[in-house]
Amino acid sequence: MKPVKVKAHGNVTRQANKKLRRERIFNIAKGLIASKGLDEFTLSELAEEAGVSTPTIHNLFGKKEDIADELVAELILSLQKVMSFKPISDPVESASYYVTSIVSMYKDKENFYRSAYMAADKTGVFEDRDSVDSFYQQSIKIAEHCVIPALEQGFLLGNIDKKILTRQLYQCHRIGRQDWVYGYINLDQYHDQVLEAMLMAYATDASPECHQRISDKLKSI
Amino acid sequence: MKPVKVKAHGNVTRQANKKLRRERIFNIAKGLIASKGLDEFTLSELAEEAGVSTPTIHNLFGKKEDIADELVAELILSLQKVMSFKPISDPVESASYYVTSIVSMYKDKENFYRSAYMAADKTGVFEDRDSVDSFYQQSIKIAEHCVIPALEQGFLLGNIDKKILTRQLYQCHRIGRQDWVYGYINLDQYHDQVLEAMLMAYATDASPECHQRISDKLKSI
DNA sequence: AGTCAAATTTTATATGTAATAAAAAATGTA
DNA sequence: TACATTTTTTATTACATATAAAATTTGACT
Repeated sequence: MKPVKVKAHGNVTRQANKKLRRERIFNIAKGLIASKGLDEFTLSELAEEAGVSTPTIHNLFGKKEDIADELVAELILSLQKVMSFKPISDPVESASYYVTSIVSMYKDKENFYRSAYMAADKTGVFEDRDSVDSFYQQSIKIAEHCVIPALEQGFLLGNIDKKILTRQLYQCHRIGRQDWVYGYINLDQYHDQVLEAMLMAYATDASPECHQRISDKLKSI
Repeated sequence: MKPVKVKAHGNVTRQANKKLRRERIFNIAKGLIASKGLDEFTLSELAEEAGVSTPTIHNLFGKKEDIADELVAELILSLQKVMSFKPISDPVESASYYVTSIVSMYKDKENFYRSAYMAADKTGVFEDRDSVDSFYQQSIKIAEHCVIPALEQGFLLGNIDKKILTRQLYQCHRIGRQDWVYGYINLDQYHDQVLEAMLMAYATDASPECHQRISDKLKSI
């Protein structure tokens, strides 16, 4: 006869404590990855920093790759917020608002975002263009939501293909993000670089009035 | 009494043969790195593919990092060619010529360029903005050589700061290159993407006549 | 063609990281 | 305080990088 599976006694409290321990170690991991990069980051160092043994790390997080995957999952979840930004038709306002929002979001949890983007880079989720509903396609759609009202309101002329403009707006973010994630620029520089690039993209097809305002804005950066 | 150091008998032939062996293995390494990435690439696999033992690899190339460093050195050397392109004042011609030249150069030795850029990425030589005579500064200078004659000939109006335009032209290449190096796009797509982005950057400050031609060119891509 | 000194490759070994299994310790409820 | 379960640790395996010392190969010279 098989023994009856008895429910754990203090399982609720145990799970809660486990979650706390896990979170504490996860934060240390984020810091380590952000400062050293994903490759240099070792589980043994994480264990040491956290004051536990290496197998404990495995017990809590699984493989090293699993840590990366968890970062990416958390990142994608967190980016849903940005995805729901309301579109602003004026390019100068739109670009400023967009960049400022993202920068303040990143500033809040720099270690998390930097480590998570590194992890995402490694898996390539963000660059996979083809699969429907990929992050790339979603991002393009958001950029499109910025371009369409600008066209309707006459800030953009429509001489440049909407698709091209849209793609270009997205690329601005990618390159700036990379520079920040890998430590070549800080968040303030990121802000200026991305804003500059976005305004440049808009300027390509801007009405004379709008082009002038973009030009002024660029000088003020 | 110390023994007199005797010169190797067949040292000249030996060195020549060594160079050949080394080159053969180096080419295998380039292929492996290009297809699997620098991290997945292992010295043991390289040894196996080359039909030698792992220590032989160490003997010929040193540490794994040394292989990466050698790739970067060879890359920088090879890029001196591009650095000496003669400037063309017309933006559409200039961008087309520039992109086409680079693509044909890459096509010639895809494995080499892809693996070398991966190695360069890891060291960060290309993103280091500050040091004088860095690759970044050099690239900016080249982009500047494209912008200045375009301004002088009236293709560009001068409403957008030269520095900004220059930086933007450089960024176009970086992002496209990344996408190609890491296998998200092929060289033909790279060609179109970079050309598109360069034309967009020029369009920002283009004269009406030039803007029209850029717009036409963009439609033809 | 055979010899031999130097160069080159290999066998053997060390170190460090990732990962898993089994044993030991800690936990929280009753 | 007892004890069933969870959690951590000790012990171990596997694999990659790297080095030292031994064995082999090489090629000019006699």
